[in-house]
Amino acid sequence: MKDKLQSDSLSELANPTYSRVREKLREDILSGYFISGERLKIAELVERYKVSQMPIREALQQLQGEGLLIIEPNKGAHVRKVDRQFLESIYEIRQLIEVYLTVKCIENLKEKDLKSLNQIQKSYEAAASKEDYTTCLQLNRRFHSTIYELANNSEGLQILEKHWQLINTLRLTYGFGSRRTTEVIEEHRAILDALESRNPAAVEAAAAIHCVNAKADLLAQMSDKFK
Amino acid sequence: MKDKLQSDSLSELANPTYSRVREKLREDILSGYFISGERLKIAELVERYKVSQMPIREALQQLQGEGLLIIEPNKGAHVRKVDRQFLESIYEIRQLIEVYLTVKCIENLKEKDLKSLNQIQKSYEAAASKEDYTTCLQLNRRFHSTIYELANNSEGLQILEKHWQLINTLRLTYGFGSRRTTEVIEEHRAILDALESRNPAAVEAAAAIHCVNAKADLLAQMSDKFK
DNA sequence: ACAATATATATTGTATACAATCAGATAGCA
DNA sequence: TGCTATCTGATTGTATACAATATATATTGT
Repeated sequence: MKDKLQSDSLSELANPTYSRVREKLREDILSGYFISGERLKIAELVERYKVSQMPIREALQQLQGEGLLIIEPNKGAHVRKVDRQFLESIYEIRQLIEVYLTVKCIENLKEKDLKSLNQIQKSYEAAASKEDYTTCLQLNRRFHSTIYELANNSEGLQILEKHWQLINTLRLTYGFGSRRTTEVIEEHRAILDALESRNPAAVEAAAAIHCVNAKADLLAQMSDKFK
Repeated sequence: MKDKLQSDSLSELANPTYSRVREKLREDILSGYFISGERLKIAELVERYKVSQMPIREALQQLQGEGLLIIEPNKGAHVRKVDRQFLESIYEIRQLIEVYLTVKCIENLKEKDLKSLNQIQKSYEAAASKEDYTTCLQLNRRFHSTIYELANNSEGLQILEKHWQLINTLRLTYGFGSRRTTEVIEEHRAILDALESRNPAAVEAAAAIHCVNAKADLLAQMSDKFK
């Protein structure tokens, strides 16, 4: 399944060099090209990505902001360990915020919002039946973004966006479990139903289940990496 | 009270230029020198901070990672609105994570940890009675860091560190309410007692109260700014 | 007058040369 | 030997010149 997934391709387009380098570096870190904790030397990255040091330095600063590496001033950059513990810490925090925002969005939820969510869900099901997983990935993102933005919490939104960058890149490398797509449909349906009922406890439960299952599936896909 | 607070002075010491610029920029954004949403032009910042454009660009990337500004590739950087809604979103997320980590630390809490927390608490009370608020600020940080690290959740830790940078800078500008120091002593005491009892519900309540009160005090100090 | 296009200016982004800092090796000395 | 100090090479950080891009202004054609 993984071979069918295509990246958003920020890397190829006419973006600044530092953006393209950031995308490639993120992929190289998460795919395991750089080993956990490895020291990244500017000169080597200049060699690898065939650009000058300045865009590389800026990409490193951005990735530090994403938590994928640590820069010690005057010393150098080390890639963060991408191990099970790291991912679990991400998903624990993600679940806290995702559940919170999804429940909170009830306050601002209008009829038209429910309509567009249902629309996205329908498109998702269509794409899934065509096995168009690239579109599925995008629609999944739109489904959740729509909900998050209704919650009116910029800090939470920003953190979840950051996580999405990371998880998306991991999914491009490791793919999904074979049943995951249909599971996602059911879980999104459950969230939608709960939102329509406007019952906070039901929303909380549905959002939590979705997050727990997403984590379990990704970790299963990565199980060989962790051994 | 604010006049007595001193910054950690990363800005003055022999750190890279981009670190010093980052500190000053953060302060200038949070203190309101730059108005909300203002466009930051590199040339102007070069003029203001008397350094070349490269360290400024790196500082901007770092601050984007902290969520204090948004960089549009090939367009420019805009400072984020620092208004009541922004701070409320921060504190909402912060509370989620802080409570979660504090509860989770129970699992790993050893006798020696409780001892060092009590030690920090004692030092805090001593510093408070001498009205040494700079030391108080540092001890407050150590108190919470000690707890967070026991929770073993790197993502949560990182987000709280980021928040601390932000809140600390705001405190340096806007100070504390006159009773806040003694309130903090009581609230930390309550958290400590709850941790010693190893009762999750009690810990959750104590941590939540602490967070809510901190937010209320800061917003009160900043009330004139928001009006 | 208006739209589309070309031109000019301002601004961001990249490459390169050089300076500052750090880590390891070597030398000097008790 | 063990310790300190100094040098040396590797690496990070800074300044500056130049290129690419976006924005504002002017020009042209209808």
